Amino acid sequence: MNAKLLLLGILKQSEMHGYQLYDFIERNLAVCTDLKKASAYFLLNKMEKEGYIQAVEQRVGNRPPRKVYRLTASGEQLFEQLLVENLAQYTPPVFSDDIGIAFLDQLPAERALALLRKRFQTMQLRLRELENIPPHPGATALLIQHQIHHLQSEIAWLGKLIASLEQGTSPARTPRREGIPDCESPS
Amino acid sequence: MNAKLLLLGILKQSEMHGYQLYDFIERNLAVCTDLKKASAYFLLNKMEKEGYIQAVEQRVGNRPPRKVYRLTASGEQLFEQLLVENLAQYTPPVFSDDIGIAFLDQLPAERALALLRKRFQTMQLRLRELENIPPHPGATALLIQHQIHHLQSEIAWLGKLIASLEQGTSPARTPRREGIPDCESPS
DNA sequence: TTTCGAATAGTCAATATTGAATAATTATAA
DNA sequence: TTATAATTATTCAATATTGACTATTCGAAA
Repeated sequence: MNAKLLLLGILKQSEMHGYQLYDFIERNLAVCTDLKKASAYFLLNKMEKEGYIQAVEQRVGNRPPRKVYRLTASGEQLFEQLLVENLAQYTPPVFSDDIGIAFLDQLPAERALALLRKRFQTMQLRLRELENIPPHPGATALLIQHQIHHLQSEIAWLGKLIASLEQGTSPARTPRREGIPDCESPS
Repeated sequence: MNAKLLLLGILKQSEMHGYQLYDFIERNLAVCTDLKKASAYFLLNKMEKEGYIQAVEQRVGNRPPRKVYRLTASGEQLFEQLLVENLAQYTPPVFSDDIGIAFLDQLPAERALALLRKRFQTMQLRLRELENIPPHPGATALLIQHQIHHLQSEIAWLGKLIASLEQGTSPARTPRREGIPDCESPS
């Protein structure tokens, strides 16, 4: 649903056609969505059928006609509803990179450490990239700041993990050995 | 691909049938994946076709037969490859909750603040929940700690945002007014 | 003025994901 | 004992997602 909120929110500020929307998201809002082009088109079609947006055909030169979308009244309503829901809620992220962490003990300690140090470097690199993004206007700056804040926190966490692995000791509060919990034998 | 890593990693530790796998993930590894039941079955079938795992039919009582999966040699190989890739890499998260933040200025300031305070409370609640999870064995504890670390960082960030909105001033380093960047008029 | 790469604009077949249904077995409480 | 709820186990139709392709126009270098 958040993708709908995104599209509606942008269209509310200014009407656009599909490619423009996609391009705008790519350039300014990539940090909060991974909507692909085809998905954007799919959702626009769907929301048009559902009556939240309406399209006007526009011809420029002798290019093929483009559909320029704008919000309808019920689209405005949906936008507000989705915005209110979004703001009040917290969605716990899924750290899929942690899947590897769960199987850390399947690799020789030195190998695992080397790989984690590489991850650490990748993160530092990205942090520098984010810090070097020229100041975006409006709320985008806020979103980038959020990414930076998060990344710093993640770097700190991974740093501690690496340090504790280097000590050969378990990381704080982790009892016993590494590895995922023992699996009960099949019933 | 991370879902494959997850399934292979668990199967490497002990052979299981589909439901067992799914149940195990739900109970212990929900913080690093959101794999649904049907997706788990789909992937198991696929990996069987691809030769990474092989199934043995098992009958218990007169229940319908179950397929118990185990890694093949090429499955072990794929597991290691995916693990190495995973550990060395960092995948920037997509904060879809930030979509709402980008449209904060579409709501009266007081309304927006009230909603963000609600989000803040939700996060505190979840933090307490995480802190009260009884100590899991093995690496799961580490993953939960990671969630806690992250959540604390997110709470701090949102706290600052709320404070700066309460001041009526722009949050640090955010220039000019709120809102997503101006959209160039269509070409 | 031709050509070649980039930008614009969109489509579609293939793939992936999931909510909901099915169905058997076992536990539980009435 | 006998409903009924919970657990075990899987399937499938409907939806959603995306990589790869098509096609036009524009800019600029040769």
